[in-house]
Amino acid sequence: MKPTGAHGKRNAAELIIESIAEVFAEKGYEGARVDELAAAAGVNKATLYYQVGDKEALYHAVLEQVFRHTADQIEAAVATCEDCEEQIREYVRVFAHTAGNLGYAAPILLREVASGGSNLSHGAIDQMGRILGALTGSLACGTQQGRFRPVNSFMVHMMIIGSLSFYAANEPIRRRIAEHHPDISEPKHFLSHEEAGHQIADLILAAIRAPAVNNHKEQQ
Amino acid sequence: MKPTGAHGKRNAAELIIESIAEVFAEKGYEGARVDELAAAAGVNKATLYYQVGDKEALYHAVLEQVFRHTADQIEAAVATCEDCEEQIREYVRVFAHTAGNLGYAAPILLREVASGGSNLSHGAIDQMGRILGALTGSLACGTQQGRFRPVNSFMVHMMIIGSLSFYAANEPIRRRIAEHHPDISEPKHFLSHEEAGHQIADLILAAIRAPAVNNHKEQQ
Amino acid sequence: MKPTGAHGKRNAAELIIESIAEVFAEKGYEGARVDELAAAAGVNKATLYYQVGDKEALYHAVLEQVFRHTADQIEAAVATCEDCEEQIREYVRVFAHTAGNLGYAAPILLREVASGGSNLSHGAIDQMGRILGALTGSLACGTQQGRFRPVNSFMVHMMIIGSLSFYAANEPIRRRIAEHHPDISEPKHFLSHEEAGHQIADLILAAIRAPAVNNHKEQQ
Amino acid sequence: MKPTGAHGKRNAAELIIESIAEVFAEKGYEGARVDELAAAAGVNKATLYYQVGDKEALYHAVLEQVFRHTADQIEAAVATCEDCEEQIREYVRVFAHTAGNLGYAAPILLREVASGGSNLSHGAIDQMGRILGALTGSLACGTQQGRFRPVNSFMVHMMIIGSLSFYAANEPIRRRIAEHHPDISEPKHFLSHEEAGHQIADLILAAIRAPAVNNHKEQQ
DNA sequence: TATGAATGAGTGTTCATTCAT
DNA sequence: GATGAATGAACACTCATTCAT
Repeated sequence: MKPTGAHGKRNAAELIIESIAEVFAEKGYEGARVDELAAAAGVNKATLYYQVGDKEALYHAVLEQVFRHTADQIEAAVATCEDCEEQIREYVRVFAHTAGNLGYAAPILLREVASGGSNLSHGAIDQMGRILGALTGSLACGTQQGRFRPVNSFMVHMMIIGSLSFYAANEPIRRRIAEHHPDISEPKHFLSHEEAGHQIADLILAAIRAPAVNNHKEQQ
Repeated sequence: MKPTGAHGKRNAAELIIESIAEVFAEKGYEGARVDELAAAAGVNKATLYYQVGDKEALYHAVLEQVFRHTADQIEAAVATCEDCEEQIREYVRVFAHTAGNLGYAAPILLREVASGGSNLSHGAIDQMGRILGALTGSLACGTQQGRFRPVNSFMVHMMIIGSLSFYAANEPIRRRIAEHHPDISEPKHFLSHEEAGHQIADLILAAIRAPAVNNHKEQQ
Repeated sequence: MKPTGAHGKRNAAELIIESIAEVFAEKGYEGARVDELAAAAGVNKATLYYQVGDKEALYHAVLEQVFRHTADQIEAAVATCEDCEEQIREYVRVFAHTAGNLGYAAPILLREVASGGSNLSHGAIDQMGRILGALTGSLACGTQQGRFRPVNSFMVHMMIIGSLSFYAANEPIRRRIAEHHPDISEPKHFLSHEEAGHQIADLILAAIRAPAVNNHKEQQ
Repeated sequence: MKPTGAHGKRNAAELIIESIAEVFAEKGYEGARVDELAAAAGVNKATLYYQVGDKEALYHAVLEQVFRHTADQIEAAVATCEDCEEQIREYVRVFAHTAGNLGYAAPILLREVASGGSNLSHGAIDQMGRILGALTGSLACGTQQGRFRPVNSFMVHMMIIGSLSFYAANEPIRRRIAEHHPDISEPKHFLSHEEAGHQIADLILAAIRAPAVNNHKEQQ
């Protein structure tokens, strides 16, 4: 294991990966130019090849770093609480925070999904599995405790990361819609990432909470 | 008279737009090659320029057509029922169903969101506004009737189209996760688009329905 | 011989040639676009092919028409006077008038010279020969009469058509030089084509006139 | 250390400009192919873009270099003599001589004049101004000394560079005319550039010299 | 006779990649 | 370890030409 602690010394390659993530997020793999990546990293283009590898290697490294970071954060946060409902709130909170504040996580995820994950390395897939696993665990726990309806965990996962990624990434579009359709747009549609995460958590929990007493009929 | 296929008369430009949508969906704007587009349309590359315009014009035309089609379908479906809960089911159903279209609509939408809508023409923005407007209407109606909690309609919109787009687009990723993490993956995670839409509708309605009787109002 | 009298009926092909000459003059053969030519002629692009032929045929036709017109004018004008000095004045006058007022004659000639006459058909060469021949005749006559020094007629020809073509074609450049170098530029540098021709004729005649009486030593 | 040829150090860009001038001279801006330019420079096409810029930048660079070189030569030569008549002989001699350069300078100049100077950068215009300025100075000096008639300097300039450029550039055409019109063509029409310059200088001086004694002033 | 539509062959330009230094 | 320079392969786009109508 390399000594790359949370904020300790980082080698040249890691610094490069962090610097270029935003370019890939904004432009996508095909849209990003290696020249731009070099400029973003503040090094010569050839240095990227020397330190990391070709364009694909750079992208893979960014993907894995982004997903690993997110998975780390989520697992750590979920581990801090035992109540399954709290775990889900933490899950949503961390994902909203990452998607919103990391800035480049959401677009990268959206693009990868759009492309069918064609660029996802095994490593990146593993990280996505960890993220999904954390939620699956909490849901199973809550269902076992009778507090959640027996929902399709993958579907819930889709709702959480789908809505948060969309919300985080589409601020520019929201603004444009607001300009063109002021009738269906209100200021409250522009929430902080934290508040957005809070609302999504409320909606998700309302959706999956078992009914107070008698009837449970829905959802396979 | 030319044989103009099942759907009545279409001019050359329209036929081209329909043929190339899938290429843009799979590869994205930057990833698509004009040669591929021409091959997909079954015409010479120069014909694309003659009939529609440059690559950007082709992409804009695809975006507008996809969003217009989706908006048309949704508005028509929602108009068939008066019950607001039914309207939302229809909304979700159509959005999920347009998976024949969504086969390319979802990736296109995801990419546009990821890029901040940088390629969205006014026309396309208008269509997105129509889609959002249809949902906003149903939600407002339900809230007025006391059947829905006063939720943030934009957030609900995010949940619906975010989750459905993610689900529609990420089947390849799901398969790969299933391979690598059989523990958290189950066959029931692979649903038809119709069934997925049904489950999402259930979850959304559960999330927004007003509590049966003694209301403790949540959500700003 | 077709019935195409000076201003009588002209067939479609001739009308086209006249309409497109200016485009070739402004853009050159390579720079002109067949679309532009068609637009200038006010007909469909395919009509150019039907009526005249391909781009090269169009250009050849323009060249021959321009040179034939100039040669016709010069021969006619020179034939009106018998005095050799008057003939040269007429020669210069007509060439200045044509180059200046025909608008496209000078640029076309300059471009052809620059390209080494690579596009000159036999017909066009013949017309140039007629133009040169007219001058050669007048010079020989004047020399025989002892009124002109025995000059190199080709060189005199170069001076006449070179200076007049340059002057006619470079008005835009003169203006720009005048802007940037007002010190070496004066209003009198901008003369009408007629006045320019007059001055050139004076200079040419001063250059070739035999000295009044005694000394004749120069020029092989 | 690279072997940088006879003329001392030159950077890659300068070497490219020199190598490609002839191609632009022969084919013109529109007629030249970037592939040809690269081949003429002995480098890869992309290197042209890396070292200089696009086709237009290449052409501008050639124009400026050609005109600057000519202006340098002329100014230097004119500065070597004080007699105004000698200065004009030098002026003509250098302009004619730069036929090693003029081998491509003349066609380039002709094409620029034909196109109305549409490609002339400020820098190139400045060089043309220097060339014109040198002549204007000599003419003014001679007029002041009473040795030259008060002629229009711009017109004289037109005669010199017009006739020399025409003569230098139209050798191929002369040959073709000679083939088709042997009657008006003689071997003496084919002179070396030096001899041609000499004859033009004689003609020009004869044209502008003040009459020996009793002056009847012409020319505005 | 005239033309809208279509296209093969190019045309200028960009790009990811390599390599000598 | 780092980089300026160079490049083959591809790229979006254009053009002169043709042809069915």
